Amino acid sequence: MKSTSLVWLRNDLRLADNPALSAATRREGRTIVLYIDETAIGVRPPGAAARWWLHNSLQALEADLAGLGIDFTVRHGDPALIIAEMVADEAVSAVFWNRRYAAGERAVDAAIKAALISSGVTTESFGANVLVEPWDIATGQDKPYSVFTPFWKTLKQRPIAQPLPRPDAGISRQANQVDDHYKEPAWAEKLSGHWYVGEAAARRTLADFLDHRVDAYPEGRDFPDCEATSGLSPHLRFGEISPRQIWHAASMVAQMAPEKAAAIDKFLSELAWRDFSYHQLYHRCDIAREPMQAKYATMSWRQSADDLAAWKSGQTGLPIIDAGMRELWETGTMHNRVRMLVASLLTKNLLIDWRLGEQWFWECLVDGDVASNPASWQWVAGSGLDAAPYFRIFNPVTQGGRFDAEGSYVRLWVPELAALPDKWLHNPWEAPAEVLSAAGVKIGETYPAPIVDLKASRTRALEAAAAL
DNA sequence: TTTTGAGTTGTTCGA
DNA sequence: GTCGAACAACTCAAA
Repeated sequence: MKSTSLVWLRNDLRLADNPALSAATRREGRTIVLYIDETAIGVRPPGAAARWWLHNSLQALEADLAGLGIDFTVRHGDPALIIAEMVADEAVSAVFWNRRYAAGERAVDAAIKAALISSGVTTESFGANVLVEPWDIATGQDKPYSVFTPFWKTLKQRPIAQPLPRPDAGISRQANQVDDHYKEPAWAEKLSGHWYVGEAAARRTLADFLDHRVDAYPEGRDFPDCEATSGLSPHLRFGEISPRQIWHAASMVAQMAPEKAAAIDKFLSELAWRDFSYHQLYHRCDIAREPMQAKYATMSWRQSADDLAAWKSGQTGLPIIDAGMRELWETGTMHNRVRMLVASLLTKNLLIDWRLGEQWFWECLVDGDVASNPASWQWVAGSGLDAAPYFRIFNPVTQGGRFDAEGSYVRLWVPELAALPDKWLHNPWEAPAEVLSAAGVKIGETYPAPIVDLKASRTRALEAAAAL
């Protein structure tokens, strides 16, 4: 029997720049690609919105692999058992994958690798999903960086590996098995109106961004009604595109068009934040559970199911907060600026544990990422690395005036306030009665009164942080 | 080993 | 309305 190579894909659902897939297709014999809907302990299952994305991404991948004549299988269960079974059934002689970085994930992978080696199966794992492997970058004292700027300066000096091309066609073709464990969530229809999923869409998004939008990125990225951000985050989340591909494509544009270089540098620094988060995930213990600054372990978070529910459902009475939370629910994403605002409101004004916000984002975001999501929540909450100083508490009214001055973002997502003039759009509870009635707004009826006093809660947050 | 400069994204207050 | 200072001190990273 000919030898068979098995590629286990996880968060690397692409053909190009996929070292595991390239390694398999270089070998003599058949290549099988496997995705496992994992039930392993220590591997965080995707949230509901991400699961929708995943399903569509797997379908796109299946079509792409079929074009190469490579068999693709999706299974559900314990990866150790499934891989052992496939190795036995398909006469697999080599197994390849690209690395992942959470402690639980590494434990699963290490155990599987050990079992494969002991049964004489070749295995190899590759770096493919970060720019620089976490163990390949350290401070002069050989410690992991905990401040972003020196991390970024060092990263920039590094040669980033050139992306690999798509592999050549395989040699066999069988009927692929689709993902039949997937159940369409109720919100699938609305999510599907907002996104194109898959490797081809990821490449188009990158090209469009670099061609048309990156110039406006440094200025425009803070304005939630501007389409100035790249839109790449869910593609990166599932590895439909690799950070190295982005790095080199962007660097090429910077070389050809020097006037774009500064904007591209800013964009790539944001990509480096993703690596910074992955390096935290690798070096620190469970960043979705444990505060990275130990003193935050003693923080006395408020318990309020009502406040949490109002925040989740976009009914806080604070327009830009509600706009963001409703955008999240409708589209599976939220503009970065607004993510900071809603996270600051939850963790500072409402003094609710960042983990609860992190979990809600994980459930609702199509780009909910095992590294970026917890690292960023900790950053806002103050317990993260290079975190916001405790006195940095966003005021949703001030921020609304600054970044949504004409109100188009709030009017889109909070239509019950659409008729209010700009002046009162971000603080309707302070508007004169005649302005409210002219706009058809009744605070407490058509739109909630604010669930928290911004000034008093700011003081409370400052005191709670100072007490640490 | 010690020193030094610096650190993603803010708000408020008072002059 | 505009502007600078205060909000704290700490830790990091490199010289």
